[in-house]
Amino acid sequence: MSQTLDRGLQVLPLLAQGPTGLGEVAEHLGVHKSTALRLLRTLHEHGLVYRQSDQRYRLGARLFALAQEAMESLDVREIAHPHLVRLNEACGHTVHLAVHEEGEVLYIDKVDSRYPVRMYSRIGKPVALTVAAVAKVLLSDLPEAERRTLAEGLDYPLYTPRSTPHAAAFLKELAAVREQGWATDLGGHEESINCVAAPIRGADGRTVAAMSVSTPHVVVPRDELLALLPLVRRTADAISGEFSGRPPTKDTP
Amino acid sequence: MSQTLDRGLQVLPLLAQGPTGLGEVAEHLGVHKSTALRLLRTLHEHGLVYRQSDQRYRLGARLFALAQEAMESLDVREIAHPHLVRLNEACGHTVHLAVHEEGEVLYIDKVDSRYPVRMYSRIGKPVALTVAAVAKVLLSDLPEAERRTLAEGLDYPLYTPRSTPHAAAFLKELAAVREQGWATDLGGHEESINCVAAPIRGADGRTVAAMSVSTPHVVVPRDELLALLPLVRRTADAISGEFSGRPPTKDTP
DNA sequence: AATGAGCATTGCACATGATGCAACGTGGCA
DNA sequence: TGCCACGTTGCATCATGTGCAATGCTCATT
Repeated sequence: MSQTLDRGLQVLPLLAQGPTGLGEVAEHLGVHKSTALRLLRTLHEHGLVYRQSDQRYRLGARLFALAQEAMESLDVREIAHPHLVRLNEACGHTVHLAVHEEGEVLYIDKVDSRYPVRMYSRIGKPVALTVAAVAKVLLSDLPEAERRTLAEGLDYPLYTPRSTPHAAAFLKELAAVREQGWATDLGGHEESINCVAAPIRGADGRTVAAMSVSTPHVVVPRDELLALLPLVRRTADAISGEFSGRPPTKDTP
Repeated sequence: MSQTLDRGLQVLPLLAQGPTGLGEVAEHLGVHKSTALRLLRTLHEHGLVYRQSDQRYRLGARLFALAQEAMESLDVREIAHPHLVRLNEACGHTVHLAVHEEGEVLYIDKVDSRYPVRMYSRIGKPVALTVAAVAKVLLSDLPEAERRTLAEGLDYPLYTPRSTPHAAAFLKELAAVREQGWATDLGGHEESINCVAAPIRGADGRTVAAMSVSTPHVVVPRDELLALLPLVRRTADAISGEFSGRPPTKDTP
């Protein structure tokens, strides 16, 4: 829609891949160097782009700050966090919180069992849609039609022999998840990792987020992880309750 | 320089503060609503902005992903992290890693204290320049002239009675830090928090980052924190060594 | 139900501001 | 020293972004 802004924004993913010189940027955008220069300067003024000593450009500081602030303004996250910590303390395993946004599922919080929260370790990175337990929970809440369209548009990479192989299997699984109100990933993404996930729902009953507990199966066998399910679901429900308790803007009757 | 891009980018910090409607955005930019709409649409196409159900706009998923990628491309951070973790395991306190970038100092990594008392800081947030130990370390490496200019352009907020009161004191302190190769913040930012920081240097001897250990003085008295100094410096030096060992692109003779 | 207020959205004519060009400056390398 | 590659600047052109006014939409009020 807006050419200048569009071009300017194209620079960001380019720089994300690594430091880039003016010439490369111009070429990538298909514009004259002087144009690229002006765009980069503007990005620079906003702190989104940083010029390192060899005159090449990198993504800049403000970007981190923005992402961080945006993160903190997510209400679910704020409400959920103490619950996640408590769950982590109770069971000792890694706990994730994820949301669905425009065809992507991404982690917005994480409490790790061994190391304290590493802000950017995985948070913000899109999740493998076809196998992750949180993705199954979130996508299973979509209306039938959307689920089908989405499932058919996806790739089904075989991370492991247990990965969901094709759209039909995925849709079947989503239906089951929708029915039972929870999901698992038993070695579908990484051979040795199992997860259980449960939905967090808003006042209107729609799923607004999903949380999961992940364990390496060498430490915790599958049935032992499944024994945690009630605890996970109880935690998710507690968050749901608190979240719908004070709806941010309006009620749904 | 580039008006359209400039306006578009002004939207991001605005949305970072919380969900915002079209009208507000337009007003904030001082442009017509239709203009704001086109900007938001373009931002939306790039995934930087997300439209929530109540039609207000929030920062979007791609921003997290970008920040994530940018973060990973910071070599220092990658190299330093395991050292920070090890230091945290050794002493149990909060460890920070920070860099200097265009007049700002910001945390790029953090390993939380294992004690329940945690200090409030966040990755990506600019640091209080005049008092933080990491800021002193980083700024002390600037050339004399720049240091002076910078120091005189700063505000000197009195967070506590121990905060650096004015430019003269700050410059004096920076000189001392430069000389001794480490810095402290003894209750200058928050009354009850003390820090020690040390520089991480590149192959050419210039400071590329700074790391610090922070402790609440109720848990650790000052002299006990200072006793940690050798360990902190050793860690910083280890990181420096590893960092200069394999320079990413080219050597400096 | 009906009404209206508040908001987002669309099409259009105008001129502002983004663009590419060509000339200039600069630093590194042989 | 001279060359080459790259970043930088000023300027004339017109593509693009802009504000306006009119339309559509959703909700709250009567």
